[in-house]
Amino acid sequence: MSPKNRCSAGPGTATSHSLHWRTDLMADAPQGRDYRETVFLPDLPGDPFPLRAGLPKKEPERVKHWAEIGLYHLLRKEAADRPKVVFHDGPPYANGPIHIGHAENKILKDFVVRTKQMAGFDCDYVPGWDCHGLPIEWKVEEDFRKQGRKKSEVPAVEFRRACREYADKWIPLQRDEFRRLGIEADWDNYYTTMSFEAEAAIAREFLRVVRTGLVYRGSKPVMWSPVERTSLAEAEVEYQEKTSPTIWVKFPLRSAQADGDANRDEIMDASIVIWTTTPWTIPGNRAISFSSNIDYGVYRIDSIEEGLAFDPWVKVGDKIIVATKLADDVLRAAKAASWKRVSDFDPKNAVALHPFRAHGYDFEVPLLDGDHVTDDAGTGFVHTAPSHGADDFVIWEKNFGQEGIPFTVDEDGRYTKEAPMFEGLEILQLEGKGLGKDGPANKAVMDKLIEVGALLARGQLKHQYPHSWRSKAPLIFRNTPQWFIALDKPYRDGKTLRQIALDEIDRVDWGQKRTGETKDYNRIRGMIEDRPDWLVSRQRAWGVPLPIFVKKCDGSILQDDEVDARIFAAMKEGGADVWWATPAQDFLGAKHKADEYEKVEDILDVWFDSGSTHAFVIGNPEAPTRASFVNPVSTIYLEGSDQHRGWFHSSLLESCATRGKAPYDEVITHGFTMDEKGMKMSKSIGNTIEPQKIAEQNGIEILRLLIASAEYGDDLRLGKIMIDQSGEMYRKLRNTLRYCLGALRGFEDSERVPLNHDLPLMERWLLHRLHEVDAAVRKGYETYQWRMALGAIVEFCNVDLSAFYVDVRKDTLYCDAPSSFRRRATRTVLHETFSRLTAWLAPILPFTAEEAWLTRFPESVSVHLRTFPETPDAWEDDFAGEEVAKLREARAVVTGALEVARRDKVIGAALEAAPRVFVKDDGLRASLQAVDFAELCITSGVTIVDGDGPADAFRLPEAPGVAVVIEKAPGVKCARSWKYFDPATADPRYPDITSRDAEAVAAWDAARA
RNA sequence: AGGCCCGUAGCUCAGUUGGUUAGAGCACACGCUUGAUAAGCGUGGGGUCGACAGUUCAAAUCUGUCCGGGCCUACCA
Repeated sequence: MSPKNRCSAGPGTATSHSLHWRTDLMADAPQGRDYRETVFLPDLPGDPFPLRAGLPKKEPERVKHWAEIGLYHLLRKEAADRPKVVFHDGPPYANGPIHIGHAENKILKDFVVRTKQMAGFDCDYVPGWDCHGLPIEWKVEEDFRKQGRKKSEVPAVEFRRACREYADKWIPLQRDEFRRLGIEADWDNYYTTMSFEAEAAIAREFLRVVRTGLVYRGSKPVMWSPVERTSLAEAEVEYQEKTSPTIWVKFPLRSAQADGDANRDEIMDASIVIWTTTPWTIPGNRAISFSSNIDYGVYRIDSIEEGLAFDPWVKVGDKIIVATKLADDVLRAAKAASWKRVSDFDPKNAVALHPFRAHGYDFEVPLLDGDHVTDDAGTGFVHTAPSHGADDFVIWEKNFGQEGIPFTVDEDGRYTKEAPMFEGLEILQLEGKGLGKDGPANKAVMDKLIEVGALLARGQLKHQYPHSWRSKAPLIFRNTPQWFIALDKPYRDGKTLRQIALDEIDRVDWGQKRTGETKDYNRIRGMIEDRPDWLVSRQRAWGVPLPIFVKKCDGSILQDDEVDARIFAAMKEGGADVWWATPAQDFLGAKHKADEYEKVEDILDVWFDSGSTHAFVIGNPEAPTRASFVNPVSTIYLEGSDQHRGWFHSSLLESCATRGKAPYDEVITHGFTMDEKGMKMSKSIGNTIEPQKIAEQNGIEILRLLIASAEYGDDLRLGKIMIDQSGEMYRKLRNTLRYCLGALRGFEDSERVPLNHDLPLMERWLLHRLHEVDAAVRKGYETYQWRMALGAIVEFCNVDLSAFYVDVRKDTLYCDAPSSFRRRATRTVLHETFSRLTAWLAPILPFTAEEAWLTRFPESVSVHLRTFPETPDAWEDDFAGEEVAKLREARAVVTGALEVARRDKVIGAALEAAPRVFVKDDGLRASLQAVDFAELCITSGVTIVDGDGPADAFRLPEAPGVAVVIEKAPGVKCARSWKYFDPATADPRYPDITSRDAEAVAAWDAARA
């Protein structure tokens, strides 16, 4: 269909006025005829587009209507042959009702999809949901607990089924909420990460990564609860006060930089002192961290405190090495009475020995330079047990990789054989009354340290310590085997995953290309540059397994296409559950023996799930999942800026690992929603605003408009003031559409005039403005700067249309005869204006644009099936632009003068005046004389005079050379147009109106004769 | 605590490569109109450009520090 040619279909016609006489008005004007009914006022019969929109009630009806006509499918059909743009939905988590952040996210996405579609692309939108992961696992666990069943007692498959049901319950609810926001998408064919197809695809994606050789088994200390025998995620940890022992431990120096130094002898028999609150980690010690920003010294103990209740562990003559700033504290804790600093100490390249070196700990303890070391507390040296701390692990891995990190503690929190002398001892008590209290490990280690003479001092400390938020039991860091994807291993054309990802970051437009905004580009780049290897295994229940078999003899991962194909096929048929429900041998087939392999039962990091959505939702360009995804000109992702760490990040790594390229070409990010003061919204503070509330109270269009007018890349402030303000902007836009609808009543093709330079200057200028605004709107939409597009539209409506063009042309619209060229020209350009306004606004205000469009063209299907109307370059008219700019400046002087006259009670309405306008400049004077300047000023007349004007004339600094003196308009007031005119010029048949009005009334009367 | 980012009128935003008295719309006040009328038009008040210091003949614009806010990490041996 071609909407452009449908103007004959407008509602009503110019001759459909009712013919009743307004007797009340006649009483006021007994001498003359009441011409009111001959005036073409813009009200529409029945007021089908009232200013009070009733959005909260009408929007849901419209949503229903769009669903009924299958708008989504009509859009696809309409755009089938167009170039494709793929917008890929980042899946929200299928848990709980949607909040305002979801609303902002989905509305911004809707802007992208709708503007692309209307810009002439086919932009499909398949919404999705993220279903696996902890939050659902917790909820379900809680539900089971309420039934008196522990998670460990529920079979994995049953537990997973409950998780699936939980997610399934929320998806339709969230979907309806999204629909209510006016989001146009394929709501009947959404994707989920838990569909069997998705689970199979995710598993296959992981197997693809395995084939690159990037997957390896390593280890990492994780938060571990010995009491619950499980690892915990960061979010499951809470910090509570705990009293811990503190110990100062001596590590004898083996060698130091000071070799050959004058102080060598002073240094070489000294010990480095560390301080820790976890004595049990001493067997795991493998290094000591220092900071090159801290000053260290060697201290010799010269005397010891006397009269102590116990024998101190230090002896006169002992030499210890600590940070200069902390030396006094340490020595006092050690009960030394006097001491002497005998040397400086440079820890660089120094090596110490483990205090238990004679008892199975015969290795060197290197000193490592680390940023995490401070001299606020302790000794300035940090005991480093890579199995038992995040910093410890990081610094060790940085220096030595994963080599040499011991597994000193098992899953019950007992020492393993890698902790000689202590094997079997528990860190925490695992049963009985002392559950969760310190086990024998701490004491055993301290006793042994005393025995070997390595303990310098000890004490107790109350501090914040991590606890399980469920059991409230203390946690430990424990090194556990995990699966990783290597970032720095060359695998594709000699490049590493990190390198490929960085190259792809440069290729993708994060805004640095379209707007020059580099913040998102910098942010993702920084993250990929810095991040460690991707830890992809989780010891959890609700997710997709790492579907791999490890050869027991050499630890390699089985790589067999047939096995992989069986796994994929089985999962596609029965979901990821089959991994647990099917005997290993069924997957391994005849070629491999199950007892030779370890079946990995960890599940994949849920970020791997969502990082794989591109693979099963939009697919490869060569194997897309839908026709609308074939060979897109661009693939777009849009999410909140937190997804630099999340979905953007994991999708990039996953896709670069499996396909060598990012899954997207353009990325758009948005900030977070804040309260009116710019503070974070939180339920506990009670400053949240629900999108459902806005929909009920104001209408979702108000929120959509607010989002479109905001700098969405930054945080979005939301409060009553902003919402009210958006409501005002909405009314202005709506009223503009409403006025156009009224002014265009009965407009038909036959009334159109050619759009060329024969038009009056005002119309030439309006077309010129449409051309300018069109460019701004297109550019704004192309670069996702909704604000720029909307700003251009709003300014056009306010400044150009409402305050100028329409105000001036009201006289023409109301009073000219329908056949008048000027009136026809006005209506023709207003028609073009309406056509563009409805199209430009449709992506932002889909409900209102639709309502306006269908009001004018009731048998049209939907405004959303349109594209942005072409705006011919021939409309660009610099002459008209410049002329009108000049005229408006001069007009401003007249308006100013009128205001003064009004204040002085000389006039009321502008039509009572006929200003004298003194213009010095010949060119400007000619411009004023070339048009009906009185018409522009909405006065009954105007006299344009050469000269400076009298001294007391009104002037404006912005318009030098223009001076205005207001004079009352002579003559009588036209009973129809209210203009003052010379009665001698009147048509004798209509003596009380101007000749122009007489012509119009004559035509009116003739039509009714 | 670290990384990245934000901070221009009551609100949402413009402010080009540093260059005269910092702009717009909305809101507010006042006036006009009563033929866009729970509308329309006009006029006006309102900002030490988060603070301080520096570079410069000149800074909202460049640099540094601080304050407030956000996202992401980390939270301590």
